[in-house]
Amino acid sequence: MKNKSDIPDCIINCGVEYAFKRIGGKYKARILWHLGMKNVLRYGELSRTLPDITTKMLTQTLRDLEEDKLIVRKMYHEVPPKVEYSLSDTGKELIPFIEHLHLWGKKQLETESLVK
Amino acid sequence: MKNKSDIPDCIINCGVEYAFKRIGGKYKARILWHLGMKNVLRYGELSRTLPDITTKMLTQTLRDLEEDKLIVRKMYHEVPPKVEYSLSDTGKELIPFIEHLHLWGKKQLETESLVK
DNA sequence: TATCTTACATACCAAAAAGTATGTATTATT
DNA sequence: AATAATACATACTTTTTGGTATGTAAGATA
Repeated sequence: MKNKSDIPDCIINCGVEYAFKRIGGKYKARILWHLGMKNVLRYGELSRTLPDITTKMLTQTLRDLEEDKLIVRKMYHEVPPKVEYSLSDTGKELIPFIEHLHLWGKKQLETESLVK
Repeated sequence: MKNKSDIPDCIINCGVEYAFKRIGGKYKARILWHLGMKNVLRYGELSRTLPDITTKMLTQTLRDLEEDKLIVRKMYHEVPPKVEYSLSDTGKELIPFIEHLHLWGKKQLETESLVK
């Protein structure tokens, strides 16, 4: 997107689509949520927190989130490598709403369990 | 999912993932948002509201949302067929949060436009 | 009779997202 | 010398999601 005129009307009129482009996918919102819970997490900690993620996807998703300015990556020049991830200010804006989603999701799970 | 014990710990502890399974994908949240705006929409109206969607995906997405009890489908026994879609009570619970997402997305678009 | 309307079905294809397996760099530790 | 630690890279494969093209039913309309 070079400028606003390149943006189709439905994007201008539908921030939902755009927002989902930024935080959609299997892992992004979960990573943001965990960073919201813990403030700072290292690569290995994230890996252990999301046991179903592969290193390929963890790396790729963190890179996407960093490029989208939702998280900040801080590298310490050490061996072995030490890298910390935390939410950016923009990323923090999403937390109340990911929290809401989390609560809704949990409630739905409980409802499903009761019904079944 | 037969019962709660079948649910992996990370699901219990991460409603975000579950919620995204329910409303993730290219079209679901947008359909919910438009139904939130208009209350009731017919198949053709939804198709025109989301010009980039194919009939295959519109049908499939509406079916998924109905099976997940986020929307309600009302069929009038007429020819040509007339079918109306609206939000269920559960679906309505998501609207404040999709609205929030929409506003955040629009703001991000504006920010991007100004930066560029 | 031919065409239109609406809401789909469906088989096959394409693109995107995610996964697998193997590998690297460099200091620290055993 | 061998192994460990951490955070990745990368080529190829598989899975998932979405798209294309063609088609249907039945009453209404021209």
